[in-house]
Amino acid sequence: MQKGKTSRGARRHVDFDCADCLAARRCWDAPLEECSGIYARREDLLPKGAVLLRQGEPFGAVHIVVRGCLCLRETMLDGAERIVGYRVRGELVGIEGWARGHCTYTAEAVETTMTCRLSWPGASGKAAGSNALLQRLLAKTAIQLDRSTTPWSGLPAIERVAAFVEDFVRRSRADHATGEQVTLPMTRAQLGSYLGLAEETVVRALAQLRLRKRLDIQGRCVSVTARQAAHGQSDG
Amino acid sequence: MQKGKTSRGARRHVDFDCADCLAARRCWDAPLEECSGIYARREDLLPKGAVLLRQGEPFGAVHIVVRGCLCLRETMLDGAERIVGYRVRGELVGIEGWARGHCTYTAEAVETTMTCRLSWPGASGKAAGSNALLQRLLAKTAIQLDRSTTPWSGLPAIERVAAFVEDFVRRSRADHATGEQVTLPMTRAQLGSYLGLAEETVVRALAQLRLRKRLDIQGRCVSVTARQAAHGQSDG
DNA sequence: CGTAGTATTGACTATCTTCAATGCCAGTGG
DNA sequence: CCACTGGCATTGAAGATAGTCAATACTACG
Repeated sequence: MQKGKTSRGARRHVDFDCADCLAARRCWDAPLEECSGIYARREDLLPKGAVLLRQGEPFGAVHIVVRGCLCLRETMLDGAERIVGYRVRGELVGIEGWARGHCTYTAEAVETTMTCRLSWPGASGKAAGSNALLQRLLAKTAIQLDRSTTPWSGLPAIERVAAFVEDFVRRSRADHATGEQVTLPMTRAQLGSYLGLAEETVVRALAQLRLRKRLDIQGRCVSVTARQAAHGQSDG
Repeated sequence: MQKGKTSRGARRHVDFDCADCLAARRCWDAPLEECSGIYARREDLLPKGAVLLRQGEPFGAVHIVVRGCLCLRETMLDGAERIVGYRVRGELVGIEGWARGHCTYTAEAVETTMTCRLSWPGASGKAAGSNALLQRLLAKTAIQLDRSTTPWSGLPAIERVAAFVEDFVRRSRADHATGEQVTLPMTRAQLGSYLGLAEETVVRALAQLRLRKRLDIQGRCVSVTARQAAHGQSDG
């Protein structure tokens, strides 16, 4: 994996300034000025099931999801495995590893996923603009922290599932339009693992939600209703 | 609340460099060099029940807990109120507010609590060293994010309570010695609100844990056993 | 067409919540 | 000093919810 420029796929395996990336708006919300000080390297596409980070291995880099979805798995002390989170477009993966020194979870692609590896401040001569990067990383991490305040613990199963789906839809749809279709890339079992529910309970909850017309969901496909779009407005 | 120096209580209501604070080790783990670039202002002691931040109000500042414990409460859309987290010595409060623009939770003292208000980078002429601050804030936020991956959703009530108590003990004891006593400052009901359990379930779980000798707890007082101390080593 | 993974449904059981009552303890006022 | 009050902790009993086990569909893919 040499670093020299290749004539095609110009942005692959080479650090580039995020300000020069056409997809930057998907990652950084607000547009970047030229010479943003944020450098990244587009990584190979992760096919479904591919592992980006493995729990326990030493910290390598912080990644950002450009497209697709990663699930974060953790093996507990007793050997049980649980899904502790999902990461979609624009979300960070591995920042906890930076703070702790090693990966605290395994990150695996739930569907075909594209990521960028962020160039870490201080690593090379590019540290000059690292203040901008640090601020943006902090903002993203803080928002992820805010989101992780599980709004569902203690709620009945139906509410948990509804909250998760609505949140996931909000996070992963491209723009904020109504009438869009969003696909839940994970299985019911994976969804249950994350929510702390049995697979069957998830299924029954989804059936109820469809029945009560709170969610327009068929298989893994969710249609965004006006209600969900409205809630989405309160989101950063 | 004027800013001028007073002859006594020299560190109150005046920004100072954290490197000059005797309690800095409690906040920042690793020692700080002189001119750390991290400035803070010691705030008035919060008596039990006092509110530091109120959900919905515009972002003011990031705070750090020096001593005591804050609980973070959130009023949901349906009006129900839930405790979404606790913050003890060395942990940040309000960083989500910076990212979102407004406080996402109410922060209330569960016991007498001391906090510092961090001087925000770029606000004044002190921004020079803000890189150090940003890095430390990012590290703390990342660790809080890592911790928030609720290791208990889906576990039986007993395991949830055990996990919470052990985690809380680990976070809040002053040094890492065995044989120490730690006080849980919150009521059983508050504990249940956080874990998503009824007050009675918490009581029964604690009774079971005491019976099975997994926790040495009496009332609100927990004694640290060898097992808990051992787990603590894996912590940052 | 067969297989594997996933989704769904039903029946039974374990767990947790709810409701209700009681005990404990500190603070308050007569 | 003592009764009274309010907040918190504890316990029991009944009912609701979610988990488990088992069987059956659905779907993609070779």
